[in-house]
Amino acid sequence: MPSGTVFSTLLPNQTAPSTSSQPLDSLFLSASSPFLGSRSMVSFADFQGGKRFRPYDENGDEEIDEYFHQPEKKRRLSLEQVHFLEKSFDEDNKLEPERKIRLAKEIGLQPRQVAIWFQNRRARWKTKQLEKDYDSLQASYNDLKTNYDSLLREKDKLKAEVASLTEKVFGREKQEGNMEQGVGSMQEPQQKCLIDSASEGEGSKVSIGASKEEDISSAKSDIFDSESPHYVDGVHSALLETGDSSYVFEPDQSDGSQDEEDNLSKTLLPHYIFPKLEDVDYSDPPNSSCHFGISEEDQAIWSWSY
DNA sequence: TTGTGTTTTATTGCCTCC
DNA sequence: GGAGGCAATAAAACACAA
Repeated sequence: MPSGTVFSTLLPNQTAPSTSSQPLDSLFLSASSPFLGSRSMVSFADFQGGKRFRPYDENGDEEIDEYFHQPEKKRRLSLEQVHFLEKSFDEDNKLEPERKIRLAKEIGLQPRQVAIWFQNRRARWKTKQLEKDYDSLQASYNDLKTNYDSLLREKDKLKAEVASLTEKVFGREKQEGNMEQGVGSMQEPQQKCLIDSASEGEGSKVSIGASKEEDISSAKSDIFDSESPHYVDGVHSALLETGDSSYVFEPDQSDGSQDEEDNLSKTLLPHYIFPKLEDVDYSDPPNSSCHFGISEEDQAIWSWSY
């Protein structure tokens, strides 16, 4: 309350009038409450019938005078009053006018004080609620982050596994190639082709035989698995059985027409492995810019695909 | 005892509802 | 326009360490 307001002084459980209009409040005054005598701030600037209302007059002038001449002080509510209000707040944190008056009577406060207490209490409750909400959101966030991190680790682990398996596949292919053809020089470009194709992702195609990455992976691992029973003396048993070289690389079934060769050249065959098809003399096995460094005798092996 | 941070009581101004 | 709620704030009371 700003100093200099209407007349005010101290008495237990009475308070300064509010500047807001609360007619019921100004009419209310309790002198018979069991809570009287607390440390609550008191003032009486209330008017009754045009005269300033002064409670406790019946208790004698001494007590009045004792408080009357003290400077205005803000007093806290007694423990009993607070407990009573807390209990009431737990039942309902809103305050209807009738309830406000009843509560005020019961604990010997101005209805205005009760209203203010409820208002401040609601504010405290709201703050606590916000803190709770924050904590709960924080916990949710931490959970999600933990999950995310573990998924990330799992993903990296799987990635590493894929890389190691890929490496293993090519390693076996190289080994098998050495044993099957005894020509180490042709393996490098071929492997390079496969690795590059694999690393280029979905858009890239494989040049020889298999047209898709998965074809290569599955076919190669089946065919070149040296631990497989189908592998006999470095030569796949299927080759021996069928005598069909096409089993391995599935050569194209075309009749070798120029159009099909062009398509093959443009869509399937990486240029760093094969020469431009129009530059190639198809009457002969590939022997120009890209034949994997194969010697002439070895080129015969590849002639089936041309 | 005193300085400082926190809590509590109360005021003010604005907004919404009837 | 009045009543009541709320956010922001003032100020007193209180707690506590140095």
